[in-house]
Formats: sequence, structure tokens, C-alpha cells
Amino acid sequence: MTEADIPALGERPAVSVDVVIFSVRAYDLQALLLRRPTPPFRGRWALPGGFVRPSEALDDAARRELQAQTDVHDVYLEQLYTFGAPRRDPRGRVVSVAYFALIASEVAIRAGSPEVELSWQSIYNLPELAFDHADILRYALQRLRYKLEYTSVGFELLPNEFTLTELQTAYEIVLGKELDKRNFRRRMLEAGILTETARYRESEGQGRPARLYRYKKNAVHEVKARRLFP
Amino acid sequence: MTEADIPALGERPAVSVDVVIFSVRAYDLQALLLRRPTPPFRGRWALPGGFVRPSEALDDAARRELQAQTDVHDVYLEQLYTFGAPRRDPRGRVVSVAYFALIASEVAIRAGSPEVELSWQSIYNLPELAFDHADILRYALQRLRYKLEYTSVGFELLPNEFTLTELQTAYEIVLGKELDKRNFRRRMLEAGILTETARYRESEGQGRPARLYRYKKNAVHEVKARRLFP
DNA sequence: CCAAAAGTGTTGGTTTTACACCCATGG
DNA sequence: CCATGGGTGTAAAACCAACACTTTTGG
Repeated sequence: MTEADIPALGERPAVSVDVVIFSVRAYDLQALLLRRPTPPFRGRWALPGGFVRPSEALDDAARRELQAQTDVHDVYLEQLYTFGAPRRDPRGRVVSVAYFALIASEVAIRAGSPEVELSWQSIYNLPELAFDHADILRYALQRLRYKLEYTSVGFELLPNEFTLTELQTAYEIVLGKELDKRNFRRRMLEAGILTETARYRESEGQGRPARLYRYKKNAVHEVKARRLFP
Repeated sequence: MTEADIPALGERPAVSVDVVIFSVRAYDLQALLLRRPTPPFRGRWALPGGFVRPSEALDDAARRELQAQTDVHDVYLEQLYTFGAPRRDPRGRVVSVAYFALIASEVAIRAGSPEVELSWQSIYNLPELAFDHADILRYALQRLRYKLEYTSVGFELLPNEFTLTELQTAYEIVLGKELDKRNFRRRMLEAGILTETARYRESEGQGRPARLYRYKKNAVHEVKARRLFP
């Protein structure tokens, strides 16, 4: 930040944001993709995103595009990494600031325009993606798994109230491994980031109803000290 | 990444890189700053950095500016975060991709131009910085401390060969706390990321000479599983 | 009363912490 | 032989992993 002059207009890259939205649904970890209605990569699946406006913060651009293209709002959103290889977009130089978002499976999505097909796709069976979006997605997945083990960000994948079994299932789906029920519950309860409600969820079919819990909102970053699931 | 059109030239932000270079020297954790020779913030201390060229990768831009302004090269460099508040630069919209770098105290620096004053400054006693560089530096420091506890990146702060005491001292300076000598040594040796050389370093003045070690180059990311210093 | 899901403790092994003395060298 | 810094082991506490049965409900 020391060269005297800001670059001439002709020498500036475009700046975009791209958002990887994860959700646990159908007993699977899925990402929300849309089919590009226009070139380049017309018809290919891609991450939601778009260009940053001249006087808009990067986070705001990510939220705006998310809402415009998928109707998702009020969501956990975190900057991931900035991808800026010179030829990553055939239209010209585009530097993309990638974000990752987590939403509960109950949250509805809706395509922002009728020509754009939107779809949840399993991260274990992804189609070919436009641009370098496969790299972005892979990076986001790695970060998600990492954060899940070391922080309490996993709650963002569930609705406001949830049972401990639902929480454990979400963790298992994201991490791709089974966890011990007793150890899981003990850790979660001892971490002090849950509050018990007075309500229960009746299981569908048979079974004892499960207590509902809420996440303490102010606790997201509290847990860092020790791994939640070693 | 779905809007049909790339923004018109007049609507593009400029994209810069800024680099926080840390080094342990004079028994202190210091960052390399330069005094801005031109407006805006003329005379204020700032991070090395500059604008990304049209067909240059972001990492390459960071390395280029680092070498041009400080003569530092072949260095550990990692992308940190992208700062893009709309008014962070009075010249106009500038999105800055921040990096952090680590170098050994033995590495010489040299200002890239005679008008630019370069200086190592203690992170415990920073001057006022230009732009939002104080935020960037704070963020970089947090990341450095975090990585030091969970990965073996700390070796980048030392020369090729070093004694265990030197390594421990570097860790203590960065983390700002004392570590137990026996536990430190055991952990480092058991982590399997050091190779013992046949050489010793004569201590200045009196004292038993200390064995020299090297860092196994391929091991940088090996350690993640468990905290190095809980 | 059966099936289904919720809920609950203990033990053994491992890891981590805290802690103090002897060794090699130079002056 | 003294001062300086290098080098080493052990025991108690904390933490983690593995493991199976009882409770509540609906059909």
C-alpha cells in the first residue's frame, strides 16, 4: 500500500464474492448450487455469488447476493479465502472473495429468477463446477470440518431448538464418522453452551420424546480452548 | 458469480496486497513497517504492500512487493484475510488482500528506495498506522499465535539451524508466556519434526555448547492433530 | 408387551502438568 | 572452582475412549 498511485481504471480486476452454503439434509451434507443461465460456463453448476458494488462492504455483497439468488438471509457467514488466479474467469481478471455459510435444513430457499435452477447437491457426489468453484468448495469443506471440531459453529446447521440426537447426527454427517452418544452428550453439556428448554420433541412413530435444547447465542467462539471431539 | 456481466471499468475497486512481516528480534516480537513517502497518510507508518498487477496472482503480488520494498524473499507467506470496507482508503475503493510472513531475525532487510524509511517495530508499542493497517496487524498477530500453538510454523522464525533454547525463546516471545523447558523439549522431539545435526553452538561467554537442530522441511503441516502447547 | 428412541456412569489408558538437579564449557 | 547455560525423569492430576443397560413412549 505504498506505491504512489492507485491503478488506472483499465488495470483493475473485477472483484466478486462467492458463497458456499452448507446444509445437512436427507442425512447428507449438501451445498447449494445454481445452474448458470449465461456464459461463460452456461449450464454448468456454480456457487451463488456476484460482483461487489462500488461502495459496498464485502460481507454485505455476500449477503446481498445470497438473498437475491437463493432467498437465504440472516445466516452464519464467514470469509473463507480470496481466490485470484489471473485466468480463473474467461471474461477477464476477477478476484473472488469466497465465503462460507451454514443454514438449518428447515430454511427454505427460492431461486431469485425463474431461469436459474437452484439445487442442493451432495458434497460426496458433485457435478462439474464452473470456474474454480470446485477448489473453493473443497476448501470450504475442509474449513467446516475443522471448525466443527474446534468450535461450536455446528449449531448453525440446526433450527433454534433441537434435540441432542439431532445435534449429534448433524456432527456425524459433517465429520463423516460416528460419535459415541454418551461422550458426545457429556461434552456438549459440559461445554456450557446449551440451555435446556422445558419442551420435548415427540419422536415420529414410537420412542421416548427427546428434550429440546437451545444454543446460547453469545457462545459461538467460547469453545476454542479444547477440541470438542478429539 | 452469476450476474451476466462483469462490471464496467468505472465500477471496479482497486485490489492491493498488504503484508505483515513478523520477526523475533531483540527479545521482542516485531513487525516490519515503512513510513509512507506520499499521501495519503504521508509520514505515517504502514505495512509493505501495493497494487496487484493485471495478470499477476495474489501471492505473487505479495512476494513482489515484499521483495521490492524490503528485499525480503524466499519467505513463509500465507494469505490472512481480505479487507474491503468501502472507505478504508481515501483515494477510492481499495480491496486489500492481507498476508502474513515470518522471517528469521538474521535475514537482512533493505529499503527499496532511499526515500522510504523502513523499521522493525515492537508489536507491543506500535505507532499509529495508516489506513486500517492496525486492524490487519492485530488480526495477523492473533493468527500467528494461534498457528504457533497448533502447527509447527514457528520454525520459520529461526535460521536453518538452531538450538532448542533458541526455539523455545522464540515461542515464548511470540506467545507472551513462559514455557517449561523439559516439557517443551520433550514435545518438540516427540513431534518428530526436528533432525539433530552433529554440530553444536558455542554459547557466547560461558556455558555448555548447545546441540543444533534443523527443521524437517516437509513437516510444516504435520502437527495439526494435537496442540503443541496446551 | 414389544419396538423404538432417549437417557445415563464407570473404568482403564493416555496425556499433561509440575517440578529440581547434574553436565559441559570458559574464564 | 565458579558462573553460565544445556540437558535430563518422574509422579500426580486431568482428560479421553470404550463400553451396556434402563426409561419413556406409541402401537
